Amino acid sequence: MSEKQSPVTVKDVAEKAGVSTATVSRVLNGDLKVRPDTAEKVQKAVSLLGYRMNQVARSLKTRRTHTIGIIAPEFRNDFFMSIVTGIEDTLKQIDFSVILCSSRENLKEEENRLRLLKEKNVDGVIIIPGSNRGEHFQIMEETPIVLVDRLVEGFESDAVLSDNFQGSYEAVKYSLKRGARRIGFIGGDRTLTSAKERFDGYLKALEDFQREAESEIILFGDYHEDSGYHLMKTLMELESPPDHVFISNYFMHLGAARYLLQSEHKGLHILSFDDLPLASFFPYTSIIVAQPMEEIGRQAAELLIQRINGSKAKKMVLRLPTTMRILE
Amino acid sequence: MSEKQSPVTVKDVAEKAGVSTATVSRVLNGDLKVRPDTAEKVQKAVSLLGYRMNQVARSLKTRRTHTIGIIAPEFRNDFFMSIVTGIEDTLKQIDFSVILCSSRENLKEEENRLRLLKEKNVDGVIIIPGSNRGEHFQIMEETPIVLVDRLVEGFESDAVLSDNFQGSYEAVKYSLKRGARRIGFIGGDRTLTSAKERFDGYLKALEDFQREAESEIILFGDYHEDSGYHLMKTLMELESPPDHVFISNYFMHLGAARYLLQSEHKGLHILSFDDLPLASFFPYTSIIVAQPMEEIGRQAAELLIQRINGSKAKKMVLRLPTTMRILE
DNA sequence: CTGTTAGCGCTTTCAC
DNA sequence: GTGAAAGCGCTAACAG
Repeated sequence: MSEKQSPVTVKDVAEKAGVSTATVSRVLNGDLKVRPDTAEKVQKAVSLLGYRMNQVARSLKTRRTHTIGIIAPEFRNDFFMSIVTGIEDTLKQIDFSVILCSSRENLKEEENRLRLLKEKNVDGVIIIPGSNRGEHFQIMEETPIVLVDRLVEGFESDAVLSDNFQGSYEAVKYSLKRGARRIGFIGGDRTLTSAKERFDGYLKALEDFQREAESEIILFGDYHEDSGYHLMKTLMELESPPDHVFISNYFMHLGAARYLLQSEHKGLHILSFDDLPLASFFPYTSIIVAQPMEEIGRQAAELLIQRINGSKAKKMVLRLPTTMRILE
Repeated sequence: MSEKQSPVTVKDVAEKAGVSTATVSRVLNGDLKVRPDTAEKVQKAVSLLGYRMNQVARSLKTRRTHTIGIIAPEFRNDFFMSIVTGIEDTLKQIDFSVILCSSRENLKEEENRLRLLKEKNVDGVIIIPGSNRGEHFQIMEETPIVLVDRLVEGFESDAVLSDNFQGSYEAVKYSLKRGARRIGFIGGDRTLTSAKERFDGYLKALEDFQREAESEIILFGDYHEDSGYHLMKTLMELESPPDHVFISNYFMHLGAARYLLQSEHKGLHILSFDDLPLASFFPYTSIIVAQPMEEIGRQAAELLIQRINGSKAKKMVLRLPTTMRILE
């Protein structure tokens, strides 16, 4: 077809169609007040020349890039990526694209990525915070931000996350009702809001049943696999281990499973957060609290788009309900 | 600080520093031929004003966006995301960012995303093809493309992938040497080059040991979990099931594991591709062929950058070696 | 070494 | 309904 590059511009189209660039632009942007036949002429020229708009030039003028940034602690993580899937799925429908950045759970890195996104003029940002700090989010100035999965201190923001408290509360309550004697707890880093909330739900359920919280069987780590492994080991090596264990997320569950696979643990029951592909196959798993991961992503995307479109409603935190999956 | 937005431009900086915008631009771009003290004046003005370059404007002028596109079949996939991790990791060091798109293993979708990337003027694209077709990659015209993990027909391209043939060949050979009687085969869609190559490696190993390929125990599916489940089931329900089974990728392995967990299969040995977090915990797993996933991503990124920087070397296909992990 | 100037490709008043 | 013209913020000749 074309011999060299494809530097077909509005100008070329305008000439071909015998109109001005202004008119071409109008047609391209679906401006109503263009006579149908002129519009047609333009369309014809467009396809004849194989014209494709240079979005960079457009962005410079309109100050909109139709691009948003996502910052996630890491990519090798089905939980985060399910959220990203929900986001991309929603955004592609309005022709937005997504710049994906990883923060490696590192504050400085998070800030660097934000700065980059700002320079690239993204229209908005969705962040899965890597910590409980959010002061540095301010560098985005007017650019809308939606937080996902976790809240932070030092930055008031729109956010969408699961109802963590309710999720763990119900699971623990259910087990207690079914006759659980002692429910151990394996928690994530309590500075993360989600970890704290899940713990609070656990405590509240115990309280409702007049059970003491036994500090010996309440352990905290960091949401990662190794942490789950070691805490479960600690728990099982106790003189009198609990008959139930609540595990606060998928990766700890995975680590715990790795430990449990090594020996018999008759009568043990695991309750755990996050319904990811393998969770239900891990040994002794009896209840899984499922978060609506893609839905979180979708809602975050929608909220962000509203902000981008100028919504001035006051900041909101959307809590999505979890569902309890019973396996036995 | 600033009262309104932050529309600080080169012009503002130039005024503040008492130089021309050209000089500011030079300083910003590290042009050597600027007198140190002028440079310093500019730097001072920059930080005083909190100036940050508008990359969109810059891109319009330079025709470089410092952004590449990645197209992957899906995001909820540790294998793909490990590759993406490798890519992002390499690219961040030279301040490139990444637009991530999912193709949902759908040709039309893949093409749409490419078109979008083209309009956004990405400097290059890395594609994990969703099929064995590549004609539509041509719409990227001069934009460099690197394929990853799989090759396609209809498009000659740079690519980086594992040595699939060698990987399965060695694993099967090793098992045979160790006394395996009959090795069943669970394969992916053979139109995908990686699936085909893994099968060929298997065949070659059999041949080297003068074993017949028994069609009854050679089954093909589609690289997904369900497929692995069903094919393993078929295999195990045979009158005389094989004592070894080679499984062509992680997700099929996962599905197979789900099936195997349901009953005893004394003396069974699984050889499988892809060393992902859980693979080694699946029942009966004795050999895992590990692909260097992040390394694939890193090399793909480097190759792409070379192309972006104008390398005219002829198209190359990089084959990275796999490693065999023996578990028993 | 530094400034002047002309755009990059698009949108958008403001006239007509 | 359509065109002329002025930039968006930056870089890159080209002079000096």
